[in-house]
Amino acid sequence: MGKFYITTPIYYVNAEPHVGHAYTSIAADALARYHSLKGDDVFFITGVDEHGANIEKISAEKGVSPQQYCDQMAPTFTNLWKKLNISYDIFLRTTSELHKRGVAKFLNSLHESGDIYKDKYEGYYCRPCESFYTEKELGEQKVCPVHRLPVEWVEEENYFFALSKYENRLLEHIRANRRFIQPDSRRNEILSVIESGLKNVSISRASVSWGIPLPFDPTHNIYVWIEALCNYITALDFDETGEKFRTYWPADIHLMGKEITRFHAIIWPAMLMSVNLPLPKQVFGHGWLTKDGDRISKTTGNIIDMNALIDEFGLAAFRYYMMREFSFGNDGDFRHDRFVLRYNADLANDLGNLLNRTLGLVSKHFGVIPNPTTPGEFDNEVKQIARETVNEVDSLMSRRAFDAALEAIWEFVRRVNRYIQQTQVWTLAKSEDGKGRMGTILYNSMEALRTVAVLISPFMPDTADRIRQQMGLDESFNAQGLDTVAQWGGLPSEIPIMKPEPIFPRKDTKSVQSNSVDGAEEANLISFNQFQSLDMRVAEVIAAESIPNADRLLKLQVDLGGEQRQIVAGIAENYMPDDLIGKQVILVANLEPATIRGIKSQGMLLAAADGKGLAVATFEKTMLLGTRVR
RNA sequence: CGCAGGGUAGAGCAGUCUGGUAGCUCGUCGGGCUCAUAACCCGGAGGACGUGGGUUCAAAUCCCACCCCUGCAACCA
Repeated sequence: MGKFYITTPIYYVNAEPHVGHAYTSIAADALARYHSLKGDDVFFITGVDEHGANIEKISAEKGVSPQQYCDQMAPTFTNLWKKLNISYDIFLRTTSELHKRGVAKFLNSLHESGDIYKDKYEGYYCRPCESFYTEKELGEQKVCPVHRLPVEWVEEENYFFALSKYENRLLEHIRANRRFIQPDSRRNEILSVIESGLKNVSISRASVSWGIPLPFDPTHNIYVWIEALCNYITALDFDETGEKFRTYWPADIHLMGKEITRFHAIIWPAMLMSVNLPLPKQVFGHGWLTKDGDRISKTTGNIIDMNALIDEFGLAAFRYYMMREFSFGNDGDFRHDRFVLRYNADLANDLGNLLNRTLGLVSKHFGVIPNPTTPGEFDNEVKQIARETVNEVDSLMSRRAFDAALEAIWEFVRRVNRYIQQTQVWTLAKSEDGKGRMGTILYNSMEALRTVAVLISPFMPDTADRIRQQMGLDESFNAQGLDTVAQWGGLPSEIPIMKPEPIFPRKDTKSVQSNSVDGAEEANLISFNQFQSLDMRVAEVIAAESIPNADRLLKLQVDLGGEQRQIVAGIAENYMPDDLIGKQVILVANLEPATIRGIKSQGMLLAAADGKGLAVATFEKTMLLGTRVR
């Protein structure tokens, strides 16, 4: 029994939460609940990151103040956590006084440690982007890659943190503590990043106004990442002598998506070293989810509709799928058909049906939880596997192998189904002798189910609760910890059970459709006039060449019948230049010209790309060049 | 030589750190049971663990080289 301090990242409020955020938070919640079950004093924090140039920009676009914008966004997160039943203790907003106070205290300590210095920061700067670019990114024309506007050479005084000073200490710490960075693939990556040399990092921005001022120089705001990392201690009301801080720090685990492991495994520990605070025990960067093999993206409509899934299958099914299907450290592919499969096979058939068949027999022959009067074959095996499962789950949870932990629990569920089969319980009611044995087998099955309910409660708290209720147990059984199932026989007898009802009704596979891209394509009708505003023409490709250092681009010369155009097309992965020469294509002729990779493009040719490849639209027979297409 | 991840049964994945008869789910084929949600249970078929080389008594696992996929970034009007 100890304490367990667990964190998710504070999520950036530049957009509403999506399934990736949910994934991290569900995992954190399962781990937090598991440690509660073990009897640990758990402290679980999450929150939102609200400062920075990006937020300033987005709020300006929406015509509201940054604070108003953040006030609108924060509830979209808390509402989702409520829907997902996330049992956090503190939801920290970086605009809160609690956070600002802690940040000021921490930054002052950092300053006093002597690792902060002022220096000139210089580079090419794009004002609309509010960021610096390297010469390589700007290309030959020295324009911003996003806005295509000229950049300016800016020199800015900034404060820096002497990160490079901690290279060796970080390496030593990571090498000496195998579990400090997990999974191993991330650990190796971080090691190689540090080995290749660390640069000192800028920790302030004079040009960004939406932020927290540096306590020792209020003319600068703290760079948002530096300030955000502090949330892990500011949420504890940071003060080295404060009670919460002394109780819970260092964190037992910082959970996050793999893209931000570097900040947590390098910069954050170095800052803590600088002020002589203990380091978090573990930084875990989990994998990303894709959907149907493709990146999850709002613009392509390839999103996972959590609300629809939860409405149809229930929260338990959603949380179960997320934790069972993917190996936590690796990337995973979210597939709707797999979701339905998991639901039916694991939840409905294995667990739901086991509960239902067991309680059905109890209800028919006893009405109350029977007494285990008559031991027999297979009983001890079931008991032993129950005990082993509890131990195995514990070891797997400590490795954050959620999928394997659930698999271990389900192995036990299947074992109990087999137990019922092997003992042929339903045939025993015929004699008085048999009835004693029957009661014992059913008692054991129910005790097994109670064990399962406790073990799955971190993942599916509501399901554990429903199992308990159907078994006739009162709420005092909710609070029971892991130790009560490590010992067999904690289930009381003679308690009336409830009417058995399927907790996971089977879903018909055929009626369940993959809700993929189709949904995003409806609506958005345009008028005929809008369509007519497109000037599309028959054109012939008369020359084509590839563009150096551009994998996807071809430079084409096309003939519109009397007029020649140069266009750049992103089709190089599917067409060799020579394939196109002589082909008639459809050219959008009145598109505004653009410069791509330094080459002028005066139009665009029509093509379609599906998952497998790309094809340029052409004509069924040869047409007069320059003819309008409609 | 841009960065990262991956290639293990028909499908989806674990196992690789710590070398020792290749594992899970689904599907498929055959059988059993009839308490239960057309559920459950038993058995079978199906694998050069991407390729080649090396280390070792022993390699999916360690080392080297290569091939192929997938993201991200640079360009996708």
